[in-house]
Amino acid sequence: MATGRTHRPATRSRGIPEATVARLPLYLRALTALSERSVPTVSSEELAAAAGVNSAKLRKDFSYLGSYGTRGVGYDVEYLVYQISRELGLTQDWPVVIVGIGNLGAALANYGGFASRGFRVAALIDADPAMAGKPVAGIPVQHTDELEKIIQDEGVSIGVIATPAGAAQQVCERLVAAGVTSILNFAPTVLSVPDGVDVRKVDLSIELQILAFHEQRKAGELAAAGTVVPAVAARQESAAVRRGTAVGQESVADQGPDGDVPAVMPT
Amino acid sequence: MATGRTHRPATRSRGIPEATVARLPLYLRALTALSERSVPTVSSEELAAAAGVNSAKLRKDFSYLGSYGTRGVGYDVEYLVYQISRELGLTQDWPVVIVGIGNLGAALANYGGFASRGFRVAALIDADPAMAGKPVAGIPVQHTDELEKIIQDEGVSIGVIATPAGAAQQVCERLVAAGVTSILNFAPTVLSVPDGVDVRKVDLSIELQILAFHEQRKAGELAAAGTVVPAVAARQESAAVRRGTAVGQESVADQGPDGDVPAVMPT
DNA sequence: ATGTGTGAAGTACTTCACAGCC
DNA sequence: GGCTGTGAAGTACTTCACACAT
Repeated sequence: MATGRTHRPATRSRGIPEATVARLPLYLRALTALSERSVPTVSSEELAAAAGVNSAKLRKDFSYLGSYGTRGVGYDVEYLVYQISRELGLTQDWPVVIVGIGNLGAALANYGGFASRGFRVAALIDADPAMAGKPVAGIPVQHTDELEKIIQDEGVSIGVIATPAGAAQQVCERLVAAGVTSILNFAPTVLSVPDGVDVRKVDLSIELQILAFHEQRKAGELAAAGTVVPAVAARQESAAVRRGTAVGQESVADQGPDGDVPAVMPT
Repeated sequence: MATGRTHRPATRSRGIPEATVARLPLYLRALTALSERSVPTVSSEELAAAAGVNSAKLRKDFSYLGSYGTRGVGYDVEYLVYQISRELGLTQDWPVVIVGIGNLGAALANYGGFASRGFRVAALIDADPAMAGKPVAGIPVQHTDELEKIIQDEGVSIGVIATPAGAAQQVCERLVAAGVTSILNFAPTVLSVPDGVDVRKVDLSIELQILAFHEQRKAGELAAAGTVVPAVAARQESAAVRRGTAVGQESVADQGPDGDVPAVMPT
């Protein structure tokens, strides 16, 4: 089943746009920070600023969840935190496995943001027998042979792949065969998965290349404008000038949420 | 519009859609793999499959760059590699600094994909004096005090922030003041930057939360269909409780580096 | 024949702007 | 008066489908 169109039966409330879903964690982080400061209510304007989006978008986003605000007043912080958490599925515990405990995998294991918000590192898995038993971030690394057993025993449905590119597809297939239905892929490879499995990728080199594209364009524009900037000169502030240009837009204006106690990342 | 005289030849990099720019690195990677296998030409269908997109989208994307294909034949691999590289600005060298050499920063420094493709780690910077001089990935770490000097001396325009969230905004401001105009942010914080500065973020916990959202939805659908998936069954039990309206106590606390998670929330 | 390049149609997302409730 | 919630308008992106070059 599920082949072809995933029509949504227009069942009213259950059609949250993907773009909205992607922003909910941002709002949640901003709200959590407010909550920690014991701020009771917040307006769409304030919250939007904290989350780095505009207020109309935020209100529209929230409208997909329901009417959780009060006109003339704003949103109750605690209540919203709860509603968004629930919507995101964070009121339950999600055991996660990390496969590939190299530099990156170890860094991820140590990343505190992991442990927070309902995610729990259930196991670290690596193909190197020499790694087996060694603790990383306090968790003993297990050999790939155990992969299927671990996933079943722990009821893992989310897997993180931090292996070299060459191993990623194979690891992915084993994860999926064992029951994982969501994958976060750090390997620079396109993974192919069966229908019903979600994959999200995090790719450093792609991000850098996108930045390089815009960087190059800026250099071109400056040159065309007769400005001489060896990338080291003073900053320019032609804020008003680039208003109507479609060029770089403020595309990259979105951002990670705001303050919230970090995790670890030593140093 | 008969002739292409008065009109924009489209063959210019005049406003390539952001979504297209974000896919160019993907195409480039697939093309590079083909190039290494000495494949001379490729069709939109084949290349699209390798990049994980559909062929119409790929052709549309390429049409923004110009007409680099041959009807009835396909695209010349080497030629396309060059054109895309040029478009992305990868034919020049981009010195990059990484600020925050903790687990993640070190992992990034060691990441090979960095060195390839025109990016060069010009310096590693950390606030911890004890780190100074220590080599990571063969590059000696320098103290934050040197930040401005390094950026100017090396002509750095791209900075990577891998510090704890609390330090990110400040580091960002120093980078920008020193001349950096593109930032890749790994810290879980919204950075605010002046106009003209691009920021892209990579946020593990946001990605996980998005996956959790879809995962929860799948669980709901399966339950509704009466289906039972083996690996999911174990977790299902605890998941079943979710519908309760226990507002008071959420597991969505904040980050506890580990150990104690404030039970009484939020704050 | 075959596969690109692209208008046109379709879909998704954003922003506007204002009615309605506090 | 202030601020939410939302139709309507606007913009960005995707997919279709086919003319046209080789």
